[in-house]
Amino acid sequence: MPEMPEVETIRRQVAPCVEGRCIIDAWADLPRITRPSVQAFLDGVRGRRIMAAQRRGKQMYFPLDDGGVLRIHLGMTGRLEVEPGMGEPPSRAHVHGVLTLSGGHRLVFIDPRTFGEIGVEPDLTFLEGLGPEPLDGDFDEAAMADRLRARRVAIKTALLDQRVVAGIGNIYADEICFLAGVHPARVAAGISRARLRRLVSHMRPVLERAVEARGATARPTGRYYDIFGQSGEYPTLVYGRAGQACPTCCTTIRRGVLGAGRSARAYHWCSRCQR
DNA sequence: CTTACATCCTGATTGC
DNA sequence: TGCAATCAGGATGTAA
Repeated sequence: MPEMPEVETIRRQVAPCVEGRCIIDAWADLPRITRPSVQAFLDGVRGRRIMAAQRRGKQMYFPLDDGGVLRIHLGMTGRLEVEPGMGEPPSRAHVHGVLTLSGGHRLVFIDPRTFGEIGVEPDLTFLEGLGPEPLDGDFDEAAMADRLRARRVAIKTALLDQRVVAGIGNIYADEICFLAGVHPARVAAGISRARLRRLVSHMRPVLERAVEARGATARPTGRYYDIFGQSGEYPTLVYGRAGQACPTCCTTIRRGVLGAGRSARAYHWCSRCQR
């Protein structure tokens, strides 16, 4: 699923195709994922110029020339494609948004599971409430350790909370816990400051390397592809590797579950390296 | 305020 | 092999 490195990869790929372009026409079909409504979205983007392609956490957004902001969240299975063509009706399955751009291309939003969102925002207030960005130059590791220590939930649950830290999802949460030697189900507040500092120190390197690898396409759910249809090449150490040998100690990697019922979330860990 | 959990959805996977 | 049941999970809404 698209997490920060995957979203950043797509942002970089899409940027040169959309920056400076005018949105000649727009199309969307699914009210549930179109913000604030299909009609308001179409009215908000038609005729506007895209000034830039930006990202915050897993949110991709495009400031427009009238102060509005085109916002796209890929959810679990969302993808973007840029293709030549104007005007033809979107015939492929799972297309839920099309922006026809000046220059003869169009931006296509595809989302089979429809957990993503496409919309227009009046300003950038939708970004309020997101936690710090690990790749920011002023990312404060000590402060992040304290934020985590304030949570009485599993450390992995805290890492997935976008209000605590922005951009981390299931894959990189498992990877960061593994590199830090921390069991993903341990209560964050019960972990020593030193160990949390160590965990936080892995955030930036993991995410940086993942961006360099153009993201990760990993099982069990990994169905991520960039705008060219290519997989990410980030080599996960534990995520999706249950039953395989731990790269450090050869113990069999296991799979566990956080939470109950339908809100359960899987985690992958080495029972020897992570306590 | 914090935590817990169901909900949205459909392709992939598992189970019989 | 084939079909049906189950799984997967980002963000949010509601409840305790």
